[in-house]
Amino acid sequence: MAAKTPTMKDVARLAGVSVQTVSCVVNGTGSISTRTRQRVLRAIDELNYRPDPIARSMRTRQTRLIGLLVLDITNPVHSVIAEAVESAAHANGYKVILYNVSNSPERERESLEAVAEGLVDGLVIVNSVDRERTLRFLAEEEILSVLIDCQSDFSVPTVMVDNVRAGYVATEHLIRLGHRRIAHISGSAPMIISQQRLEGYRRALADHGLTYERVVYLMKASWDWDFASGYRAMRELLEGDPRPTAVFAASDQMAIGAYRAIVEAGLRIPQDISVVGFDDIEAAAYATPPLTTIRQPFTDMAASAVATLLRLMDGQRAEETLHILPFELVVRGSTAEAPQ
Amino acid sequence: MAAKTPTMKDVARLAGVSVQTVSCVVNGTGSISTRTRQRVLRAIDELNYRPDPIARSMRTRQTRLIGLLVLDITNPVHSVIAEAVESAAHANGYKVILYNVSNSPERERESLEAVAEGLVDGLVIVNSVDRERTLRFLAEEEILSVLIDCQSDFSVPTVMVDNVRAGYVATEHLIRLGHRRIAHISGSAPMIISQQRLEGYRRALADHGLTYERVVYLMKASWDWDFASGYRAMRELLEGDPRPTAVFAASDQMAIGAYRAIVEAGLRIPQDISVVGFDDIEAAAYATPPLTTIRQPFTDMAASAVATLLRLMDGQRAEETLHILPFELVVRGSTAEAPQ
DNA sequence: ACCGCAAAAGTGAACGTTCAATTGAACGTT
DNA sequence: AACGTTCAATTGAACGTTCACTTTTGCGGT
Repeated sequence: MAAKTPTMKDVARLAGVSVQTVSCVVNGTGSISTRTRQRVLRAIDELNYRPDPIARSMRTRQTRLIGLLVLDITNPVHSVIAEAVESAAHANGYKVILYNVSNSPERERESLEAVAEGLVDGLVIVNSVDRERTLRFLAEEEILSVLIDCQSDFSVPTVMVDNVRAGYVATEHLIRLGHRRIAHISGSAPMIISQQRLEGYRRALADHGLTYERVVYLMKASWDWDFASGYRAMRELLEGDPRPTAVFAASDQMAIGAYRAIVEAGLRIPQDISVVGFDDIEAAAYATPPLTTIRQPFTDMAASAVATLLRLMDGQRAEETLHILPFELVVRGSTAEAPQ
Repeated sequence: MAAKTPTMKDVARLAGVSVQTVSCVVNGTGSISTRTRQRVLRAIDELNYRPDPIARSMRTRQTRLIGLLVLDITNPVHSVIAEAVESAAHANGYKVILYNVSNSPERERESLEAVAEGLVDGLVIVNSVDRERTLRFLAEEEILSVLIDCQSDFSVPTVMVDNVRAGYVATEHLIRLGHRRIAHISGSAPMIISQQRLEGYRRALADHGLTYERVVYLMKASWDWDFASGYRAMRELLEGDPRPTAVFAASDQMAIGAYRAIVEAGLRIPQDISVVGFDDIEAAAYATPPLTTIRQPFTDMAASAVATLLRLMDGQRAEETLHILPFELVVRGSTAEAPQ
């Protein structure tokens, strides 16, 4: 019984015109008399015809699909970016194929391999486990792509905030509150954004003549950036002597993980220890106390990335290869004057 | 210059065989002598040939793509499910197209419309803004699909936990701690899971002869389930007199939002008010205090959904249409004996 | 009347793959 | 030596569109 899905041929037959005419009506190309257009449209409606995207892609050699290669979709930062990418893509008639790397180099390789099959017209990459390899692969396979939070040496356009500056501002905020012993919980060590935020932290300390520098590096990629690693890092910091009066964490999730360690140690935020995060995820405002953090314009970043990618796919070379968007320090209740 | 991507024809020419032979080698079908297979493989390697997925789909009439229609990817529950769906799909050689509904009926309709174009072989739906319409559409367009957290009256397979029972267990946990005034922050009212969790709450009260019943319903879909709505709901509850000594929130996000309202009111958790959440998202364990909650087996749910969908796409009718997976009460520091 | 020209519609091929049918060769059996 | 069977490989068509051309129609100007 199951009525086979109708094709253009069926529509053409019913409307008494050629297949090509139907195609023109559907795509709004060529010139069609109003009379026949009506007939065709009625036929389309009657059969509930929908053009086959596969056949169309076959012919046009483009799929109107973009890939979204994301380090870890369960990370709130990434899921917010994913939402915005999907939204921007949708607004431009593109669909999104989700490649979730799950923090695994293996999965990243597989995903890139899958992308190289040519199913997608372009690729948005949100961070990367193995940056060098990824960039090499993109170049070799000539995959049109745009990076978010993962800078390129070559010609792949990148969207980021100025992470060095942001790290500087976050740290300086603590310094201005009188803190002299400020620690830093760094993100995954090989990642550019970790390095840049760390660099900003260091520069701020240096510019203000502070010599106390304590950094916890996180090495296991699969643990990085999340609650658990922030928790473990903070415990490590609390064992140090003298212990810091303030901490700048490279992500909000790690900051909130650090909260846990601080509270467990019987210390109070911000009376005993001030905490600054990074990202301003939704949970930051609802943490106890609300988290002071650096707000990244994730939606704008994603929109900008998609816009750039669309331009690239349109054949235009990117004019500017590095798009820097503004961040913002959001002061909440997790930071206060340094204790005496 | 840009070397056009090679096709089977190129491989065939180089290897000195027919196109069909190449096809057989690539797909491992038919019988090919080891000698020619070697030759073909070498040619494939030399040209860096990759089969064109579009052309393949054109012929086979299947895309090895599944759609993931998700209410709101920024919701941690949904992003965890998305991760698991993508992972399970990947493991079975499928790719995932992400349709993010963003809590909007409009977007849900558009996404379903897009799915109906026939790009995907099947669809996983994680909750729905307009359940009735969605189910009707699926039936009309004969879209193979599986639901998560969104029950069907008809024949669409569904994966869920027993939300009534879970709501009951969560409430009973509070009752056992001696609480007599227990409020409930409900999720989006039209959603099945909201209704079921509420039902469980009510039954537990009834079974234990408690008459204090206070429910905050959230109506605006775009606000539901998140921190902000939990916060607002809790403020409302705190204005009531007598105020509850315990709250069961229909999601962890709302529970954590409620935390904020409780702390702002100068009350302590759990000494003054106990809180139970639902879902056991990662943040629950790192909240201050750690949140007692109902753990849902999201990864299993997603895996089960994908497995069912694959079976469906394989032409097998679903044997069981409702898959109920086990939940678990996780007791943490947000619940304690009722104050005197 | 005739020509020219634009608008409207049609035709056949092509996109890269797989399917169904077929050929050719190799080999053992009677 | 003729025959059937299996294995190896080939051939031509088809999947549903769109593209590049061609044909037909209609219409105004000289």
